[in-house]
Amino acid sequence: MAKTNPPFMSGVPELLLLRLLENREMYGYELVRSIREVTGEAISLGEGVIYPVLHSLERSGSLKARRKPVGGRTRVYYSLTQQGRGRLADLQDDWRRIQTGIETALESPGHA
Amino acid sequence: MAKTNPPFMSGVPELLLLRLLENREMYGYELVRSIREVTGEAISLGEGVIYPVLHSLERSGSLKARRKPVGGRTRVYYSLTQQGRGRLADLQDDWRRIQTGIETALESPGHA
DNA sequence: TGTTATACCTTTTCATTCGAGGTATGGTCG
DNA sequence: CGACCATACCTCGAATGAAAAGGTATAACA
Repeated sequence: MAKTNPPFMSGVPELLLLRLLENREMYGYELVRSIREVTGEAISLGEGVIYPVLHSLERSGSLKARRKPVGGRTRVYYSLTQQGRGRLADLQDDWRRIQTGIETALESPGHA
Repeated sequence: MAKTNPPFMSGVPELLLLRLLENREMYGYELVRSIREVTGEAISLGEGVIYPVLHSLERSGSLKARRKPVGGRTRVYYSLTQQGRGRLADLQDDWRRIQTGIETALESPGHA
């Protein structure tokens, strides 16, 4: 189970990763921290979520990875491919659609 | 998974059902149609989604059901319990939190 | 009479999130 | 020096739950 972020999280890790990588290449551990920041602490995703999603996005061609040694340690930097940009655009559209639909429903009449 | 409504749908069926039943009691088949309407056609949920969720919400005490014969047919009307109202409030809070977080992320700098 | 709309339901599939765990290095502090 | 924490990568297993497809039966309509 998991009572941390709960519902409404499907597709969200993928969307946020792609969005962050739209600006510049970043590495996994960094992305984990960034997600907390850019969402205003509203969303926190563990490494157990991030790494598998990164790997799957790389496999599907949305991201490309590049290993880069930094001070004895090795970081894996990810960047968006052209396909990744398309995927991001699609996900953003999906998100807007769902978001608008729900907003409409929540705000609709009968509201006491 | 399933490529119809795809991402961003987790928790959404439950939220919409509770929201609709906040106004008045309704039956399953009616709810299926209503969801399309109140979301401005943005979200469409089949009976295979709706019925199981209704049953689970009843089991967990958020809804109560009442069988009502209508012109030879029998409809099962659902209405919100007090607990269901609490659950709806919680889900709405969750939704606002996630929604705001994502909006913040999508709108943040580096937007070309 | 047959087809469509209403109305309920279940079973199976399968993607995905999450927590928990695991490895290894670098830096800091007493 | 030894302990400890932060960094940095990773995998596995469990649980969740949305969706499709299929199933029954009655009413209405042409």
